[in-house]
Amino acid sequence: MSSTPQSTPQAIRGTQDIFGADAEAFAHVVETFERVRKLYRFRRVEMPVFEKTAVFSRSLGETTDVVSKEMYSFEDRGGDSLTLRPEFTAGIARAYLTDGWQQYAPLKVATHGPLFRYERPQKGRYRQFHQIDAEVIGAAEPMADVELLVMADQLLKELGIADGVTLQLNTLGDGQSRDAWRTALVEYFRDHRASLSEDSQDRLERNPLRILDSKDPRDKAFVADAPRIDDFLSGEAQDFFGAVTAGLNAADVAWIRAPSLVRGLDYYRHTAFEFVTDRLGAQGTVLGGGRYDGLMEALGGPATPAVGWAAGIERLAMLVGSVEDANAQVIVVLEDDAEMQKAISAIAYLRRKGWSCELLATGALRKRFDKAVKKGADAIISIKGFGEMANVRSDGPDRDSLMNDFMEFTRAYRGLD
RNA sequence: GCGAUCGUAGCUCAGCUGGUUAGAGCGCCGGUUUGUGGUACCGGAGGUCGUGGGUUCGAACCCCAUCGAUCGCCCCA
Repeated sequence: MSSTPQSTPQAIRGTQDIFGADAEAFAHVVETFERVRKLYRFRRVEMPVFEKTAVFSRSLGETTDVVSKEMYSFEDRGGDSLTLRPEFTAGIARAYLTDGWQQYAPLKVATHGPLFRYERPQKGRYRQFHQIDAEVIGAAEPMADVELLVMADQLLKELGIADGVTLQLNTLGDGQSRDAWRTALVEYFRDHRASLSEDSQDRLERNPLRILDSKDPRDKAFVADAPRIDDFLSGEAQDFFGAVTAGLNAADVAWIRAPSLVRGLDYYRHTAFEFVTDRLGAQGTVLGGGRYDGLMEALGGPATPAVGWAAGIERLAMLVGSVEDANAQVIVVLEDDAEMQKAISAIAYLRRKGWSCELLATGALRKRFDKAVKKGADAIISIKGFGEMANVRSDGPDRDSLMNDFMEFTRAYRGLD
């Protein structure tokens, strides 16, 4: 937009001002999440929006781009490096260690709020975005993975968006399995190095697992025949994954195996999953997570198994579609400005009785009723002058109880006169 | 960081191959009609055509730059 002479400061790139139907959809997602999370007995936590940079940099390892370029980091007045949280997990893990939450293990927690990543905005990606998040800390059993996945599945179903969405599931195995697989992948791709895309040749050094979900057709040809994790899984890892899939089947949650689904960070073990849609352009992941048994040690704590997921509220809201603002139950129209006090008294009374209520008292007298009709309301009460009290028009099912309440009001109002 | 597309009233947009005082719908404000009513009509306010430069007798329209938006690549915790 323009910068006028008296230029208004612009919003920060990648932030959003959410309003109207979008804001209603956003709230709907959060409300649904809150309801479902209670069904699964996850406890609510509220976390700081910023932490010492080390909380994130140590949990992420030295993943070059992510830490150096994609975090909102700054120095506070004391010279400490702080970072706006780019994810929930690291902060929750930190709190688990610093706040003695180990006494509650296994701990099931859920939260939601804003996160910050310094990225170029595009569809479904913002610099300040919002997620819902669920974590189970201190549970090594596959049952924990299953419970999280069943909860995610129920959430998507209750949001009414499960149709276009599929659960892609993979295992990264335990530490040894993962390392062996990784080594095999590097060897395999190194043999085809010259045929890979430039990006993937680069990835071969930095983050070889990522070659598996490259979008470049040159890479895809080789991905199909790449070594599969299944050939490297230990017996225990196989059993673990088997228990997860058996649990999903028992809970009647549909899933498909996605052998190329990976996590870039080293602390991920075993289960990795994403709920994916093809309805959001390039940003198809709607909810994702996995088991991060290695994270707590990276933060200096005792080895602690944990698993969790997070989902972008904006993306979920886009799938939900527009949720229009609900109509007022009652609109009170003032058709004689001399009766302003009566109108104010009326809406105050009705609101205390629990009616959602709006007052129309500005603009041309004759157009106020029409405006009320246009706005839409279950009932319209016009306040008139000349001793006439009011006129109520309602077709709604609540007509009788509204009439009762309004009659009570008029009696009380006359009593005050 | 890279690429593509786009940028005209509060909102959605029109403006033909550059040609005189830049338009519509919605919204807002006021009036007429109706007169217990989701009607119709009239009028008004509101734009240095994102910004800066250039080409031209003349630019919203062409060129360059810049800012912003959208979508994609990289990255994706």
